[in-house]
Amino acid sequence: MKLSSSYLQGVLTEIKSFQLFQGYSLEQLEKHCLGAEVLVCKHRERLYEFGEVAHRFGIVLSGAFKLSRSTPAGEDAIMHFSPPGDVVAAFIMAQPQPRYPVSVIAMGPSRFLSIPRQTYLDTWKKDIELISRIQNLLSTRMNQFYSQKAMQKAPLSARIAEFLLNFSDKSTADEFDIRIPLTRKEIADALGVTVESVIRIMSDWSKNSFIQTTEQFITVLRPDKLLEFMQIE
Amino acid sequence: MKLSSSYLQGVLTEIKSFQLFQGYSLEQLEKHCLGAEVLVCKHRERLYEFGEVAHRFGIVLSGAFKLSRSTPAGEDAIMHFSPPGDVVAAFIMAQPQPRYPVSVIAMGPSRFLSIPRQTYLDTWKKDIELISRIQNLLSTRMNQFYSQKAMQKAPLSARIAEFLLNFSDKSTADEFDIRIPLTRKEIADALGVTVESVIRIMSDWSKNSFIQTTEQFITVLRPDKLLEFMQIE
DNA sequence: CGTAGCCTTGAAGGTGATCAATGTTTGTGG
DNA sequence: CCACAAACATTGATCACCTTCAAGGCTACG
Repeated sequence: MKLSSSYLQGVLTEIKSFQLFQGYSLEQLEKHCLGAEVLVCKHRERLYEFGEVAHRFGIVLSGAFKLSRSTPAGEDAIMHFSPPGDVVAAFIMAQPQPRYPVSVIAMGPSRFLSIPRQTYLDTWKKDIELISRIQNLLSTRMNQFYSQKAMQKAPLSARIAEFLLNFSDKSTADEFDIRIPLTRKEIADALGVTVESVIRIMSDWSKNSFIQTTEQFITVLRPDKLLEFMQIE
Repeated sequence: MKLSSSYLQGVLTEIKSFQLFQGYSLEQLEKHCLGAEVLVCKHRERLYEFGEVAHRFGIVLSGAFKLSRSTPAGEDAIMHFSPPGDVVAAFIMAQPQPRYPVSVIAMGPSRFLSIPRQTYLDTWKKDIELISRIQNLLSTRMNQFYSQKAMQKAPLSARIAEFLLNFSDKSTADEFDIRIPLTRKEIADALGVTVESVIRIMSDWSKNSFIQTTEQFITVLRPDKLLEFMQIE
C-alpha cells in the first residue's frame, strides 16, 4: 500500500492545511514524510495494538480514530478520540524501544498517514518548532483528562454534558455539532460507565430536544441546558 | 528569597543527580537555571494557583507537591503527585500566554526550584535532548492516567490497589515503600471517591497486614495480595 | 488550650450496575 | 438481493456499592 510520489504530493498539500504544519513548505513536509504511506482503513479496523513495539506513528488524514485499552474485565476504555490533523503515537517515538500505550481503532472509514519511527528520529526530533507544537497537542490532551477527572464525583448527567460540550464544534453560534460519529457505547466507554446509563440520560435529553442524533452524528441543540446539568445538579 | 551564587552551586549539584539532567555539566545547568530561586515551602503551602498566568515553572527539589483542581462542588481533585526530580508546568511554557492547568500545593515541608519562563524560552526550548526527556516525563504521566482510566469500572478496592502499587518503590524485593506521605483524603481525592470509602477498604487491609501506615508513610507489605484485588474481583 | 485537619465507625439512602428481553441498523456471504 | 449475523439502541426490574450524614477521637500547631 505504498504510495506513488504523485499521490504523495496530494497528501502533502492535504496535511499542509493542518494546524500542526501551519507555515511549513512542501519541501519541509516531504522530508518529514520520508517513508510514509497512506493507510485506508475500514470501520473498526485496528491500526495499532496496545503493547506492540511501535515502529510507526502518524497523522489522521480523514475520518477519526479512537485510542483505547482493554479493561481487566475485557471491556474497552477509550482514552482519546483523534480527529483529522491529530498526531498519534508521536510522543513515544523518542523512547528507546517504544510500545503503543493504547490500541488505535478506526471509527468509520478513515485514512491515516503512517510514518516510520526512523523518520521521527531523523527529522521530526530535530525540528524544535514541530516538537513544541506536538507538546502543545499533548498538553491539550492532558487538559481534557484534567477536566474529566475534576468531574468524577459529579452525577453522570454532568459528566456526559461535559463530555459532549467538550467535543462540540464551537464555531457555530447556538447549536454545537459533534464532528465525530459517536455511538452511545463509545461515550460510555470513554466515561467508564455502562451503555444503559448513558442511554437513559441522553434519551431524556433527546425527548426534551436538548440534543439530536442523525446518522451517528450528535448535535447539541441547547448547550445552555447541558451547562446547567454540569454546574448545579 | 533569591539565592546567593554560592548557594546556587549547591542546588546545581543537587539537581545534577536527577534523571532529567543525567550527563549534564554544571555549566549547562547554570544556563538552564538563569534567574532561578529556591522556594522553601511549608506543609499545604500553595505554590501556583489554577488559572493564573504562568510566569514560572520548576523542579521539585525535596518533599513533594500535589497538582490538583477544585471540583464544581468545592472539593479537590488531585491530578498528579510530584516527587523530587519531577518538573512542574514545563510543558506549558511554550504556549503564548500559558496559565497553570492545576494548583500546586506542598505536601509536608518541601523545596522547589522556581525558574522564570523566559529561561525556558531562551535555553530549555533550544535543548532538544532536554525537551525530549521532558516529553518522556509527560508521556509517563499520561500513562498513569491511562492505567487509572482502564480501571474506572473496577470495584474501588481494585482501584486503590492499583493506585498504591503504582506509587510503590519497586527497588526493594518483597515490601514496597511509598515515598510520598499520603493521607487517606489525598488518595480519595486522587481517585475521585470519598474518604470514608477509602478508609473502609484500607483499614481492612491494615487489619490483614497487607499494608502498614507509620507516620504518614504507607508500606505495602503484601503486594501479591493487592494484585489479587486488582485482577479478579 | 482551642482549632483545624485527619482518621474512624455506623446507619441510611441513592445512583448507577447488572441482568434480561427486544428492536433497529449495518454489513456480509450465499 | 435476500438471509443472517453482529453491532448498536432501548426499556424495565432488581440489586450492590459507594455516598451521604452524623458523631466522636486523635494529633499537630499557633
